[in-house]
Amino acid sequence: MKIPKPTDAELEILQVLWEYGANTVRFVNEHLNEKKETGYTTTLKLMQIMHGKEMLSRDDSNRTHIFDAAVKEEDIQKELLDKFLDATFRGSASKLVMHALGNSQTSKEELDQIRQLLDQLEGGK
Amino acid sequence: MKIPKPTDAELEILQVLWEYGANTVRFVNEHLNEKKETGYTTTLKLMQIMHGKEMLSRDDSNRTHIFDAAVKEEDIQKELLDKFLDATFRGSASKLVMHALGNSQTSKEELDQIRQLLDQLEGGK
DNA sequence: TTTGATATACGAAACAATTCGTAGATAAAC
DNA sequence: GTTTATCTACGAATTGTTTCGTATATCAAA
Repeated sequence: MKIPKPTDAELEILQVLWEYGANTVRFVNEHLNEKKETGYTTTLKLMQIMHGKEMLSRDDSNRTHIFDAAVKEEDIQKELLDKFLDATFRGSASKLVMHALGNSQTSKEELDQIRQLLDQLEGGK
Repeated sequence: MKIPKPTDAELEILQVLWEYGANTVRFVNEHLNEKKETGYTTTLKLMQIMHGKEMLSRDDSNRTHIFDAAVKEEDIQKELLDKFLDATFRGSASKLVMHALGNSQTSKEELDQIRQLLDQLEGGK
């Protein structure tokens, strides 16, 4: 199966569906509007395009269609991360990781999780 | 000072200058061509635009101009990372970190560096 | 000093992503 | 049953990015 690469606007829509599950255009549009004014038909058009690309599934058995993400969050994240890592950090994962941890406030629990992963990775070296 | 956000093509040019230092359009173009065929004037135009945006400095005391990055690699990386983190991982740095480390092969030295950073971060909690 | 290679400048084409207006269908409210 | 609100469909405008063709200048080699 081939994974389509979402554009920025498409990704925003996916985020809403990943977070809240299958929903209407109106619901998605209203969520997007919390961050940035967007016309209803703009969101509609985008979701139609995404459906065309098989990025979204659509239940059109009722007048008001229900859309859902047809791609896995993790798959898309992995795909975008690969590209970003390469373009921005020339492939150096450790640099990216250091920046990411340096900038943001990450909880102790999350840091411990990362530490566990390090143990696991380093175990195999 | 305001940091301009480079586009994809602009970032590729910055990467060359960050890696090799101040250089000519031809040099940059030839490096870009290793990855992807690009016309000379395309690269030239882009670098002129970037100069206009004050993303690159230019020494035009000779016929062949010498360009250099006028923005710090770290600053741009931080800026792009923030945006990417938000757009793709809804701000969860730990998720991004786990993905990044999971996907790529990172050396033992790098992993140790990350571990040190963790110690440091966790020390303050 | 003519020819050829190589430089900059820059308008405009080509391409891609996003936004919006409008038409037409359906449902709900009156 | 007529009006009003809400839905989808979709063409087209807008905006942003990238690519390229062409004009013109400069330098070096013949």
